[in-house]
Amino acid sequence: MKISTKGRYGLRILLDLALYAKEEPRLMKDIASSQEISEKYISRLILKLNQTGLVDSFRGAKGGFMLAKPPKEISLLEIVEAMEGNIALVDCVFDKDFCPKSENCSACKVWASLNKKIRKQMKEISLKDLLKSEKNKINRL
Amino acid sequence: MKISTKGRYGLRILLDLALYAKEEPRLMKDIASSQEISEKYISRLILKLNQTGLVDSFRGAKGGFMLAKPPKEISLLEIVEAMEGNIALVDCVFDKDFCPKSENCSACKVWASLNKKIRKQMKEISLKDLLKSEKNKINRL
DNA sequence: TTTTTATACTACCATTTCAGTCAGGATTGA
DNA sequence: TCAATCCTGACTGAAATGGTAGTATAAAAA
Repeated sequence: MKISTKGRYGLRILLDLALYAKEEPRLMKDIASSQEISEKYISRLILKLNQTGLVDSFRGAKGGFMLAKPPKEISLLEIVEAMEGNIALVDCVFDKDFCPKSENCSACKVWASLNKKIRKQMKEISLKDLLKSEKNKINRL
Repeated sequence: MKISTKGRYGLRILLDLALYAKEEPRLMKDIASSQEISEKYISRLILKLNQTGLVDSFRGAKGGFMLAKPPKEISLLEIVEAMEGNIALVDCVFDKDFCPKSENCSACKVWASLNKKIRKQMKEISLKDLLKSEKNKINRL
């Protein structure tokens, strides 16, 4: 029951973009050095964010990345699911064929209900909430 | 972000005990055949449940396992943490030294807050809630 | 006290998942 | 053109996960 580094890094990448890619696209290498993640690995991670429509990418000179929508419209749920796929505490939550008795299984029902609650809470947290806390940090300096 | 089979099987073992070990201890092999888990593997899993005080074990003839406390006092959180260790979505939640800047990291704060909410919800679900749904199942037959 | 019935525990193995790298390809602006 | 920049599939080493084998230990029954 862990968030993988993919999920964690995904969040940090988006936070970085929210802070530094307001006027023009931000370079991969700038994200990489600022977040202390290798450029190679960032390129893999940001690909997913691009494919799921959370960031826009621009190639060639003056290229880079920007958020595809405003921070308040990007939820923690979207971010983690972009990076790790659907959140499914147990496989029978999304794949009904996974266990034959799932229709009638008390355990499955509990997991499904918990899964739903977790997703709901992750949906209620947006990138903007993190930005607030970043700004407080800067003000304190 | 998955519940491992350890966690899932742990729940099923406890549910099995709640249903069938009311008067006298239930044998490992009976749990195994009823839950369709190998006896060997069950023995590993139930060991943890015993060590964390969720079940009592009795050796020798007439031995077996029983719940160590009533179902309503056993939460999903206890079960999963018994089987998988503390729930920590990210390592810095429990290990403050894990990331040097954790004191001042917006991302860490978000994960910690989410972690807290998830644990709270898991604490609010008890084995008794599952039993209700099991009984409904039996009544419907 | 011996035998039988059970659980307790440690070491080990196979498979899958995860984190991260490499090398080169594709696209765009100047 | 060509330099800047992102795109992508194949690959690798390490760690976690799922599961098995075998022996030790305890309790009850004979």
